[in-house]
Amino acid sequence: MGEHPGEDAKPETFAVSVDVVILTVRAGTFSVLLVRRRRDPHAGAWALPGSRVRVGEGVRETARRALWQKTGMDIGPDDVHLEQLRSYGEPDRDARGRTLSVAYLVLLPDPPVALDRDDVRFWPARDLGGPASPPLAFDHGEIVLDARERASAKLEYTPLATAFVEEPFTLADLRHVYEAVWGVELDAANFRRKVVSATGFVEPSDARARPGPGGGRPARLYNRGQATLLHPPMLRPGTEP
Amino acid sequence: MGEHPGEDAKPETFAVSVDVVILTVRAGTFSVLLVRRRRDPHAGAWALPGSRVRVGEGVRETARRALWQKTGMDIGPDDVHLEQLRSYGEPDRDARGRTLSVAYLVLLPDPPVALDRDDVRFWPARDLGGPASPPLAFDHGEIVLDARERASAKLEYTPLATAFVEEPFTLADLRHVYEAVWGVELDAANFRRKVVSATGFVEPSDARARPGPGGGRPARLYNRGQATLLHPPMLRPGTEP
DNA sequence: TCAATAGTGTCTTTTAGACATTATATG
DNA sequence: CATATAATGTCTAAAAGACACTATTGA
Repeated sequence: MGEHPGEDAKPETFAVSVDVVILTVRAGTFSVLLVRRRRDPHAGAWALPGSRVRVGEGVRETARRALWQKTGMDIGPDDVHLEQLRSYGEPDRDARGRTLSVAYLVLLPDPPVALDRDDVRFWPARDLGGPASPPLAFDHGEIVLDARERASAKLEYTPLATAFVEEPFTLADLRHVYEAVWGVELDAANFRRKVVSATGFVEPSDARARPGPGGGRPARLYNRGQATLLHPPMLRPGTEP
Repeated sequence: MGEHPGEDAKPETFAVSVDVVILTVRAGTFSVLLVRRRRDPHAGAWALPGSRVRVGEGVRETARRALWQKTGMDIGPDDVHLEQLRSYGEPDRDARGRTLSVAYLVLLPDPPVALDRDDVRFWPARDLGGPASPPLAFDHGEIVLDARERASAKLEYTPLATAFVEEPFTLADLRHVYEAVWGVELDAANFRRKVVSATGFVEPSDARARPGPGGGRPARLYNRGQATLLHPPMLRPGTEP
């Protein structure tokens, strides 16, 4: 197969679309935004927000457009972390014809917008693919899985966790991100030491957060640092030592 | 722009191709395989081996086909590490029309094949993009850069370095991979301890390698382990402590 | 006052890095 | 024998983890 140029040796033409995996941490839960499909195929199933790439449009632009068109979030260029994940182009992934989807990863602070409409809502990332998962359209289950792994891994060696919190933030805010994404509990004291010793991870400010209703010492507020890589990395608690 | 569905709101149709970044370590140098283009555009410039995706063909299949068609290496499904890098689809990347290229990463032991033909050869990865670089076609300079970064990073937290050496291998072989890719020198004794203590990284065998011409104690031979992630990771010597 | 949360200090165990020492080959 | 390379051991410094203690708020 493929040895001789036969019937199938013709080059294919593709419809290219973008699917956006929007991740956030809301109420302590690592979550993915999905929209319910109205039309076939997979009508009624939940899908990643996405769109076809238009004439003259950059693929990254398409991702930004899908973000606000499908979710109602109007978001400036620098407000969110947007990075390409990878592409999915199996021949049979859409029965209507040959398509290739470029998946993008978006990391957001918990959006204040009232997003939980009937057909647009966040789902716990850990559930998707499991028994408590809603039906997912196309190969979007695989895409979400890849996105989760990418995000988990990048928390270790990049300052990406700060993309999940609004500025300025407390170190407790940041710790909650790690705990939600990794599904572990971290010692607050040791976490603090690692974060402040990693150069360029966070920038301390002089301001303090107001304590919660039960009181407590006011927490110092921080902003994102300039580092793109963490030295040393924030290592995930090991499964096997 | 993009606010109203106008002339540019039409969905685009793409020609999709695959470009393969073939990385190896030969003679202590981290290297990339490039082929010289015969045809315009960019005739005479050096490019990544690639091919259009055919009707009914999976994108990963296209990558495997490009690998042996353009380089003459005939390679079984499990002989090499092949993973998707990301896709490149800027509107103006090919003047002939709208194209999207899915880049794949291939890691190989130094191939015994006589590859250094006039129009197919390995180039030192560190040079590409710099002043000693040959002219590169399309956006292939950017792709090679991304590939280098991905490979460097994955050496830290995955056992991927073993993909660069033939089995069985010595720990010195493995160390040379890290040294070439990272461009550093590593202490042999400390390297050994970290490798053997990372569970599932390498499997010791009872066999020994034959010493070189100058003599020396025979080195134990190892095979690849089953781990997909390293605990703990092999941390790159830090730039800032 | 107490409860709650932030932040610091201290002790122990683990790991990293530098480097000496021993082991086993070639010539 | 000398030389080369592999493998182990040892010492020190740094980092991680457990956890006690202090600081500052709300009620």
